[in-house]
Amino acid sequence: MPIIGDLSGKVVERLSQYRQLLLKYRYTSGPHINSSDLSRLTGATQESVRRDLMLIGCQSSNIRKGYQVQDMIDSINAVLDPYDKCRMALVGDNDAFTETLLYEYENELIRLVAIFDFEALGNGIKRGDLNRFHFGKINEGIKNLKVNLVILNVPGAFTRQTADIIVQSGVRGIVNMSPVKLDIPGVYIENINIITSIEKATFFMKWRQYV
Amino acid sequence: MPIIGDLSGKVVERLSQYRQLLLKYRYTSGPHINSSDLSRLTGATQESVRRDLMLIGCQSSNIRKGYQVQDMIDSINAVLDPYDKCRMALVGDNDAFTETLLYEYENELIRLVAIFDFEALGNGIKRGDLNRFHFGKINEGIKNLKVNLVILNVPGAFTRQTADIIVQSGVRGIVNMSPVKLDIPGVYIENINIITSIEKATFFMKWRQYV
DNA sequence: ATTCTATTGTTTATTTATTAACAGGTAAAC
DNA sequence: GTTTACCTGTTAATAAATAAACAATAGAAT
Repeated sequence: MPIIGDLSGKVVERLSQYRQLLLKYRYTSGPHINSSDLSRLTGATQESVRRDLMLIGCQSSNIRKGYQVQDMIDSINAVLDPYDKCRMALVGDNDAFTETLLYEYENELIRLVAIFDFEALGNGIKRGDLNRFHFGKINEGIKNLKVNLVILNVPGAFTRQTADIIVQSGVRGIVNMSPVKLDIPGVYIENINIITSIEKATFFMKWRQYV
Repeated sequence: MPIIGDLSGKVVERLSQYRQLLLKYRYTSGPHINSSDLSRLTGATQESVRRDLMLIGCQSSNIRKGYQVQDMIDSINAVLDPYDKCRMALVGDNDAFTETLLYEYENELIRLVAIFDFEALGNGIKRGDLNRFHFGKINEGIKNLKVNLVILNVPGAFTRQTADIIVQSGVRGIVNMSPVKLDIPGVYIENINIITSIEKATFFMKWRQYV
């Protein structure tokens, strides 16, 4: 069995997607699912599904029925959420993501605990478990709530300086949604560039239509 | 020179990122930029930068100064925006993206023309060039405004049915921000899964910290 | 004018990821 | 009990992406 830390980014992405799907279908589908169905539902190939599950040591396969759904979820959990809980904050509000993270995301080991934005006035307006702070309280809020992952969603002009504050407060993981690439030594940064995605979509859409 | 339609997704992504950077730095930096600087600023390797520019036939290189910035932008424009304008809509609001697309995005060939969400009451409340409609008007609005690209940003439970309406209205390109994978024949779909990005970030962040 | 440095264009090698292929074996059907 | 069909695990082949390396040369320095 490979060392888990050696898993590539692609494998981790697929594992995350398998799990999202399995969690959604857990109660409506049967107790088993085969690599062919999982392939169709996630977009990965059958071979990738089987290889990924082998890699993480998912043992419950039944050569005729496929894999046991709950065991597969447990196996992925063991890889993706191996240590303590992850406490997450949104910096720069984004209603759509907030809804997703609060109401659709079933992973209890990764929890949204704070939102920092321009509009919040006080020092921590609560809504359930979720604290809402003004931008000025980022440092304080991150430290007090022990935030270790941030989803950064501010205008490009503020990206770098905001990221610096966040990192100074102790965060070591950032999902950067703004179209300014971040690269900070010692911090894992996942850059999501919406502009790139738009331009990619227009490019390939056009080639499909015209060629 | 290769056929432009053969460019891989990765190359297109990098071209988009080079251009974003060049547009930002156009006025503050000098008239030339070399592959080393562009590499550092975008995260691609020097070799990738040079190979990509060769691929698209960027001719203005100067063996001592680097590439001419404006010529590089023109070359990328010719590849990424080869045909008519692209008219874009947001389905499901997302303030952060709206701001980015309206005020930070310099590409005049891709224009945000409509927002569809739950809160809009009328049949097209304008804000500058931008029309805002209620969800119920998706079909009508897309057709009237000749929208051909949509950024889809609705709760997972509505993703598929909303996408179907959008496609029925004639759209052939979707940037899907919801965590439910879309796959519609004849439609180019760029799936951006925020949950996957979060889980990937937590995974690699943890491995950096603990191993 | 000459030397030297920096940068490109291109080749080659390496790594990574995807795709194909198939032997083996288990559960189901009869 | 025997046969059959199907699904996994694994290996091999292909393709794609990344990284390394370097000759050629334009322009700067002197």
